Amino acid sequence: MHAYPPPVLPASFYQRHSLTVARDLLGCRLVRRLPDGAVLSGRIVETEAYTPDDPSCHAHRGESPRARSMFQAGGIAYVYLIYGMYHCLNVVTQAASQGAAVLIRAIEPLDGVDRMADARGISSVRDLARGPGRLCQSFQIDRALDGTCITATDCPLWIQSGEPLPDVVVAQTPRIGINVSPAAIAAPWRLIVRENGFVSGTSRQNQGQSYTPTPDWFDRL
DNA sequence: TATATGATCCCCT
DNA sequence: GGGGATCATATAA
Repeated sequence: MHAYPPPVLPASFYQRHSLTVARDLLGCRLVRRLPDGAVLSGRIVETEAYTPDDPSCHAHRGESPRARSMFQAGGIAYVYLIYGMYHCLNVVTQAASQGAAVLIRAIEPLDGVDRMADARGISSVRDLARGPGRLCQSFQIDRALDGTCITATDCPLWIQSGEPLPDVVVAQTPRIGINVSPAAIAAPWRLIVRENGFVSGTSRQNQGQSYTPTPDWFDRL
């Protein structure tokens, strides 16, 4: 049982440690209003946490034109282009000037499935948003949304709270595509909903440990 | 200015 | 499970 309509996650939700935000975003609903008014949404099933002391974090080497949004206070979007062809959606976390974010890697499509399929040029619902590049293509997210507010329903993008997920449903694994330092490679900062078919990665990559919110997470890097 | 690389995806085998 | 597409960005010279 939860309040209806589900509350939009406020800035205070994002202005916490990236790992905590990444964990709590699972099960929440990502909502996108397109320029023509159409609404898309999906349940977040996969996230990754990035913090400034992590060498794989885009903010690690200080502020840059690409990652400047990460240095704003939590509660806005950070969108960047990767491999010259795909976009990735992050939510900025923690306090201003820190440089932290959570990458949203996959959602389970809910509203606007047909529009997502049109944008992707495919029909398989499972493949619409299984991976960060696919998600952005389905939701029509690009650099135009970088730095935009995500804490109100008059924003182009926002997130609504969902049914809280118990820890047993959440697994933690190493992040995908990280190749900088042994510590960054090993850090289990990718969070997924267990046995959810809309999570990206191979079955091997999804063999994670049970989620254990121990304090030593915060000192892994 | 020049070069290497990447928080990826898709198609091929 | 391996390689190509494709280019903004970072870093070096």
